[in-house]
Amino acid sequence: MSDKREAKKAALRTHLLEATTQQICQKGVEEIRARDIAKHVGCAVGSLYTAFEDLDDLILHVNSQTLQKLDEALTKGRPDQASPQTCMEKLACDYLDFASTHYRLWTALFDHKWPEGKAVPQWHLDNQQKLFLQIAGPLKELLPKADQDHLLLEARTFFAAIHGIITLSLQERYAAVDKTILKQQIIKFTHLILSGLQTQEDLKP
Amino acid sequence: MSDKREAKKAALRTHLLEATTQQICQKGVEEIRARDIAKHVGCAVGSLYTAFEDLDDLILHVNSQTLQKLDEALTKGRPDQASPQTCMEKLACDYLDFASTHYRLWTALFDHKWPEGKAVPQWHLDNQQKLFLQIAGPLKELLPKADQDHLLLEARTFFAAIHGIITLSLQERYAAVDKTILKQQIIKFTHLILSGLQTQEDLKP
DNA sequence: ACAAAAATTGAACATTGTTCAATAGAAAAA
DNA sequence: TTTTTCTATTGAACAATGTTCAATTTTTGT
Repeated sequence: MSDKREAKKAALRTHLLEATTQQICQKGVEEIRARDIAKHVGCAVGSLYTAFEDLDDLILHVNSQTLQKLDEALTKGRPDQASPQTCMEKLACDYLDFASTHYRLWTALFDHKWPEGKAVPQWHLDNQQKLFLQIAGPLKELLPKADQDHLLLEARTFFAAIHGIITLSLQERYAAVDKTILKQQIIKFTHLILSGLQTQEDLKP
Repeated sequence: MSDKREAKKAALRTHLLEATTQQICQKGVEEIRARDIAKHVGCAVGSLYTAFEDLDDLILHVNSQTLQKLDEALTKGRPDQASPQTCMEKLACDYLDFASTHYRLWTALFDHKWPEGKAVPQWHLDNQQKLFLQIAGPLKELLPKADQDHLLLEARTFFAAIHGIITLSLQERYAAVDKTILKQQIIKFTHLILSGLQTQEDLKP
């Protein structure tokens, strides 16, 4: 039975992912060490390289899991039959909640630098794209005349702006902004963007 | 004469900073190596540690110079006797120009992670603060009723949003957004934020 | 039970940042 | 100028890292 082998390899991969996730949560992605992960899993360093291409590959897999968790969190929070404005506001707030609750996993998404030469695997790009699609959904109702490309562009811009604000606020090591104040800012800013988009839309022929 | 000594040390520091700047421009901040810098300067590795505390300190000095260059670029571009809206738009566009012209130096500002335990030196925090003050200037005219704290908060939010948009667009390794389109987006977004701010201001007592 | 195949191991290697005893150089004293 | 003292510079040595691969152990098929 070759099933046993596959099961073992799958278990190893799972344990490596779990240990890495746990270590990122505890110390941050910059502090991930191959020997450290191996020790936590109870295997030799070399085994890590039989389950994943290298450390970057392992971390990328953790990051992809994080993207999926984020996607689930946003999907779970999505209100039924709410106005697109309410949906967008909820998305922004849920993003903030996820970022502050899983801070180190979340920063790992952006702090981990993929080797410049290598192409990012398609399955990871797909996981990123899913995020923008979540935003493009309600946006489509607000901009019925926009085509899919333009919708995705606006979704990316919206995400980037909110992301920028959250990043700057959460990374402050000295004057950390209070989370309820930050949430109010995010909500205010979301409304601001949406009303701006709406105005532009109304002006169209 | 102890002047000769001081001059030599100052020259060494300058050369180290120049070499590091050049290497960051060429390969990015992640690729900075102590031995490599020393070889470019023509000194021993150890000398680097007599001029700067460590590699992080050296890179932080380069980053602070970059912040100063950015501040100069924004100051130089500042129009006389223009509306605050025009000023903000110009700031955002000049920021985009700086980021795309000095891409690797600019990303080093955010990619270089300062050791978690150590406090960031005050002179570097001051250089950061100067940026927000540049934005707070025109913002003060738009929000005459706001106090300095609130102005700085709004300035930070404005910066963070624009920064987020520029970061996401410039880092795209696959579908790089055309710069003129990006500039249009930035301008549109700036107007959007400003009109939103104005509306909120008008509603106040 | 045995042999072939595969998986696992961890010592070994190449590269890092950083240190520090030894050397070279500059300043002061004779 | 010569000698002595202090300082600056050097680069071999160290510890920590990611990664590899010959040797070993485990699993599979008969």
